[in-house]
Amino acid sequence: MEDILLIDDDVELCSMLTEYMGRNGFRITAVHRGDTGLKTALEQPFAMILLDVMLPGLDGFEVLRRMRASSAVGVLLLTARGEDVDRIVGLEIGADDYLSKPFNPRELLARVRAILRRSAGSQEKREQTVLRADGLELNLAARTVLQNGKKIELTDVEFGLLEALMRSPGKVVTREDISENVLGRKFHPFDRSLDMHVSRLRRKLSGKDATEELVKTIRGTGYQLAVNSDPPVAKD
Amino acid sequence: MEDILLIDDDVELCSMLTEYMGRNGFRITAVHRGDTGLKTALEQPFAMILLDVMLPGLDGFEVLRRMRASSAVGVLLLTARGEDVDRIVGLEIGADDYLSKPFNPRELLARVRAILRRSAGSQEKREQTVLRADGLELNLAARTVLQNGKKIELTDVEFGLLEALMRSPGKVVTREDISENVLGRKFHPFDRSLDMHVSRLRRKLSGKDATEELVKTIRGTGYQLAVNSDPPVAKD
DNA sequence: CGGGGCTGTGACCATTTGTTACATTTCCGG
DNA sequence: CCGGAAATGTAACAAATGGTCACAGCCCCG
Repeated sequence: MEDILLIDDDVELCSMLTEYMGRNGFRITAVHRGDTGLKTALEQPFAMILLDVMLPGLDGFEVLRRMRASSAVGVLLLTARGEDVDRIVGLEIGADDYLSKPFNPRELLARVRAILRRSAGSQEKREQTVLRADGLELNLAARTVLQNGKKIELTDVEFGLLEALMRSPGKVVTREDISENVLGRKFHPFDRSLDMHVSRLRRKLSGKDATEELVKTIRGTGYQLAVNSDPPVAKD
Repeated sequence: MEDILLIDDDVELCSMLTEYMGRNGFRITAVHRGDTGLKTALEQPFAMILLDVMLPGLDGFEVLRRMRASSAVGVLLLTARGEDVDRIVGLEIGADDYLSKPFNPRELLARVRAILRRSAGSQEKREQTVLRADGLELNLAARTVLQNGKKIELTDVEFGLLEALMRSPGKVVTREDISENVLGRKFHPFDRSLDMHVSRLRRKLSGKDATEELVKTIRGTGYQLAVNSDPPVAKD
């Protein structure tokens, strides 16, 4: 049984989640203020923390930021609907994932499990749940992709390909690596399927103005995600 | 011992922090203007950067924004007291954390360590991504080349060739080295393809006034990027 | 069984890269 | 100075590589 700290001022929601998560093997400790939440988090150990952004006492960002000064515990941020900025800032200061309210409890459960699975090893070296680069945001737990805040539908291979590229943004990934990690087979020089997947991925990513190719070809070697700059400022 | 760049116009504060951080295992390089700070940050690698928002020359946001165009180094923003807007804007454009002045040095230390800890986890990245020499700017992460601010289209081999030359500007790079690093094969004395690539690269670089050849031939040895300008920056 | 989406293959084309041939430059010994 | 050999520059062509279209096989779901 794992302990989870829930910091949210919505008492209804808290009791609902306590009940639901309880039935699924988690013990919830609920706190309704930012300041007391931070205190609780620092005083006793939790497997992870669910943190609302809008909070009395101290807002969620502050709580997360102060917590991060001394702890690497997994944090899932609960944001108000459509708060793109919140999401970005949250991830920037070290949240592992986020979920927009209102959400489906089943989805929360899945995300929580994903984060715990990823942090299962050592706390220090836990893997990222969300990869961000350029205007792209790739959520490994939810297996979703956002480009400038807009959702993009990718097939499994395309997702894996993009993941491989985003794991080392701005660096060349060889065809061999991609073939082995994404397609699960040795690369054969006459295999054109990789090219096809890249082609399809590019088409889905280019949606907007085709100013500059995001996925660059390094002839004779492989591909590279071009990291241009400018973190996405998605608004809407 | 980790190197940290401090960009702040408050000389008092700088010397205080240099001393304090020094005692805690960090070497501080202090710069007091936004523009020179940006330049320094782009020229030499730092483990992270402490950046004041109110700065002469170029304000902190602008420095951060331009820095992010070519580097993923950790940045902690120092903001005036109670500037909520600053903090959000800063995080949005890619700061890793912020601290309101006046602050407790101990708190700064804790935050610096937290950022370093976080960036240590996510691979070794954070290395130099932009090479500059003469009027050339070669961005390895974006895989783009600018000559005097104007974009130039290079093929992959040309790009690699230019990269090899720019990695040691003003020094001779042997044909052997180029062949192995760029073409990925041992150099054979009758292989003329290198000459061809140099020829093509020169044509693309000479665009305007062919006053002086940028890529010089060192007969019997190799090639060399002529260095005419861009002396290392004096820090202030 | 039929439809739809995903993946892989072959064909065709554009671009990049390598090769060959010849021009030009540099070096060096008469 | 001169001639010639060696090294380099470059035009023209050939080969390799990758992008993409069209289609075929597959799998899942009804």
